[in-house]
Amino acid sequence: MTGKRPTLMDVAEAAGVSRALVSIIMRDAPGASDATRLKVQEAARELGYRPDSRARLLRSSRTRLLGLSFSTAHAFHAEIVDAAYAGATVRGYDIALSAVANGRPETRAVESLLDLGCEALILISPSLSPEELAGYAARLPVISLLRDDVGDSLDSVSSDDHAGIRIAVEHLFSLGHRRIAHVDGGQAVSSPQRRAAFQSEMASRGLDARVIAGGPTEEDGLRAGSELQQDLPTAVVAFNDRCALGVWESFRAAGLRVPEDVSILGYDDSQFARLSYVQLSSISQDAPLLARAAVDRAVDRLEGSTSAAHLVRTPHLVVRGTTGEVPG
Amino acid sequence: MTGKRPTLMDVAEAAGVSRALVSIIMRDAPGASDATRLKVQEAARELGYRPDSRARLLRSSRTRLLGLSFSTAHAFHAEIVDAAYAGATVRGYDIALSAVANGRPETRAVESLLDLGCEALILISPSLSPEELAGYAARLPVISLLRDDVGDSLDSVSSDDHAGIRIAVEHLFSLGHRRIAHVDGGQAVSSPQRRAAFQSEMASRGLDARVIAGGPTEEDGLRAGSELQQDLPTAVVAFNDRCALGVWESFRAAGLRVPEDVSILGYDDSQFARLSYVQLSSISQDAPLLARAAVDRAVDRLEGSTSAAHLVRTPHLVVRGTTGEVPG
DNA sequence: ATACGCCTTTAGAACGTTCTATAGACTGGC
DNA sequence: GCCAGTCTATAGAACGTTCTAAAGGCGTAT
Repeated sequence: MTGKRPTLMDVAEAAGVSRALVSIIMRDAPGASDATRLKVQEAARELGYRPDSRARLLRSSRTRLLGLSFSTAHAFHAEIVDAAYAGATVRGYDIALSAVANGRPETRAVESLLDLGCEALILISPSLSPEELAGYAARLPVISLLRDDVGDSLDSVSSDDHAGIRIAVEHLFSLGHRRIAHVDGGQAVSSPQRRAAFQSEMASRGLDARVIAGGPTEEDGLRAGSELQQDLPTAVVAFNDRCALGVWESFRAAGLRVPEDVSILGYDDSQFARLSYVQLSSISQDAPLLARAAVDRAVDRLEGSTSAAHLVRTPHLVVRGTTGEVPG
Repeated sequence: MTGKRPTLMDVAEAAGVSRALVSIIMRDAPGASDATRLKVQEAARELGYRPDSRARLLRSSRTRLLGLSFSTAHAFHAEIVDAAYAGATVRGYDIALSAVANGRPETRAVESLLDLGCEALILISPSLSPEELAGYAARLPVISLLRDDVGDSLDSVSSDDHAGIRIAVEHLFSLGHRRIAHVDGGQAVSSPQRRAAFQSEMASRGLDARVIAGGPTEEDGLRAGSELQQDLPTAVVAFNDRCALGVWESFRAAGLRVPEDVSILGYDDSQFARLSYVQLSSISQDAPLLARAAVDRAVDRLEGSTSAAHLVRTPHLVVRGTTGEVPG
């Protein structure tokens, strides 16, 4: 089945030069005359030669491979993967993917990336402890994406959760809302930060900060929604879009209109939020842009910049149809 | 920063044995005593040794790596990735992922998997031509997942679209529906098959097969939904769940009740369909099970079984809340 | 002429594994 | 005691590339 591939040696013999020279030419490295360059390239094309990346990688420690771990459980990670590929291509790197899946913990995903010879790691919302992360960071540059409390030994590219919540509260406040509730993310990454930010922002306006236990999924939002109805606020800030959709659905089932009776604000500005019949107002972290920044950061670390840094971007508000003036 | 990783040699020195012996032990190959096995394993753990897959790969053609290409645009591919990981682990293989993303065509994804040294390829709904696929299949086992018209040189593991549509029509027919419409998948893979199956199944019952142009997304369903309302059928078979949700939303906006006024049946039994407040009746392809089968097929091909085969599974019906008796 | 420098080319040693062949140390049968 | 057989361990050659050091050719300054 698998007729063995031609090697450098084969090309060298065909062109009547040495192995090393072919290597130089295949890499477009300086040190060969234009005449032989042409001759060798012709021979390589003739034989259908493709360099063996395994051997190439083995010899030169450079693999030009960036490891990216994502989770199959979070749909918006796909957008990040997308953006990361684009960013890496621009900088001349390739991306190796590894998923955190059911029965496949993050450590496993990371080990797998390490095995493939990645030069740097980008982890989306890593759930590892700062110590574990530091352990990896001692071996190679590690970028934490969308989580910033990861210690000083690794880079992070994240979104300012406090600012995001502030923008959310400001928006609702300016629409006249005073009774605003927050459905938090439960155990999810970033949930404590957003919850604390909500409490602080509400307090600074002299308002009561009502927090309902929620979670990252529609089901969590649904549960929180029915709890909210026992004492309906005029506006809800949800942990994320999926949670917001759950809350909304719960309200809808009870005959409540959004935003006439109650406003709902999501977080993430995910694909769901943008659906024409959803039109959920949301806080956008601009994940693709963050992904790009993470890739850039990884490459910068590899190509010189020595110290870890924490890059924080400010999210912005996307007003759609689910937030409006306070009722009454 | 990057203290170079420990090598086989380092472990050998630490344990006071030869390189070759460590190699044997790391591979769990026969030829070492239990005592040294323990000693070496301890030393390896101590040093945090992990075999360098590049070197391993270079030397032995075996990489025990299965390449899986998926698309960031299809949320349910994540479920497949999940199941594939699980299946591969059981068979003692690892999975290398490569995404088809924006600006990253399938050929690129495949080349990347090849470069990583995968021994076999599993492609989810490949959009490559049978000729291109055959080209790859000449070099290594290639399994097409969820698409079966790929020629005889590669394996396929797919779901019987005709049977799925038949089951859908049967279900609605048995509920008394006669005016059934199909919203197709437009340019999406499998759309022609399902459309044709619908037409044939309706014809065999002497019914008029009304087909509306649709697509794979909610937006497509939404458009199709408003078109359907000009002459409302009693039931709709959508190309997939997302499309079905769009149709549903369109009906809901018009004040139509589901399933009292009109039944809706999805396809894929995706996560969306299972949401507690959605409860969409759907045809399940059991994608995770198919993924498992694809992995098994890939491994079988690698470990002996020589000829390509086309495995077709019959989907099944999952009745939830959106299909009911014909109105009136 | 000799020395120096540049450009092109090459031989040969890496890289970290696995594989083949073989050596040594036991066992047990005679 | 000696040979065959088995088990454990090792040395050294691969694998296909890149890298280092140096060789050879040739022109120019000394």
